[in-house]
Amino acid sequence: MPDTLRHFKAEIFQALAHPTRIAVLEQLQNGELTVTNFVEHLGLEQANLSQHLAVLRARQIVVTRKAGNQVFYSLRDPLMIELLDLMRRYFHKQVGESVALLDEMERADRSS
Amino acid sequence: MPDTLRHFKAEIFQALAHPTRIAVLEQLQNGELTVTNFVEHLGLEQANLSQHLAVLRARQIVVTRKAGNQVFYSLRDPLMIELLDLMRRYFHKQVGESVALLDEMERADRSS
DNA sequence: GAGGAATATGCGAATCTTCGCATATAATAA
DNA sequence: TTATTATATGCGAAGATTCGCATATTCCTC
Repeated sequence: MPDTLRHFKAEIFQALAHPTRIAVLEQLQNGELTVTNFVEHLGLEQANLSQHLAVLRARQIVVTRKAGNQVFYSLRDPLMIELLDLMRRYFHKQVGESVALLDEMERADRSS
Repeated sequence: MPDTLRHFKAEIFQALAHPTRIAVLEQLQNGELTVTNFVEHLGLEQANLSQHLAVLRARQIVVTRKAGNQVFYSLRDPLMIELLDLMRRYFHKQVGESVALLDEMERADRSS
């Protein structure tokens, strides 16, 4: 695969690589929201949120719809939901494995 | 969701957010490889590759097996393959949509 | 049009990432 | 033991990201 393509993919992953932006995307799974909604739910500075939204916009992960005073954000592609879902599964599996490992170590420790 | 969990997910995405590391993971989909293999396939400095591999190791995305002189790398979890695959699909869809949009703009342009 | 609400942008400081280069470690071969 | 091959690590410079704070911009209401 040419490096340009990998570069594109890396940029998407990069856009997802921040807790705040993950929170934003998770909120968006249930439908569109305004910036104020995000601020209320996440308890962050409005300007900071706007900066994170700008990152997601630049990569076209979210799209906006302007209604009067407000801007509604939504996910551009439902595949993004699948991606987040897969990451959730990955996360749970990893945590599960770590716990199992700790259990095992403890058992070994007790029996020594 | 607590922020700690999002932080963990963000770290995984972060680890994927570099063309070289994506290339490494794509190579690993077919089985384990040594550092020298990567260097040959990707044409990069060995030290640089080792640094990228260290990032993937730190997040436990890859695991290693030492055999004499060499170190074999492999993916820890097959879910990672699914994740990359989903990103491939996402990528193709985005590119497709962009091309469609350009076509449309061109058509509109001609007819004006 | 003046004031207020919702959102975006500019800037500088602090922090993180990436690279190249030099060097360390570890296993093997001679 | 010395040399060689395979891999990892340390360091510093260049660049990117993130945050808080100040300030724009845009739309609405009076």
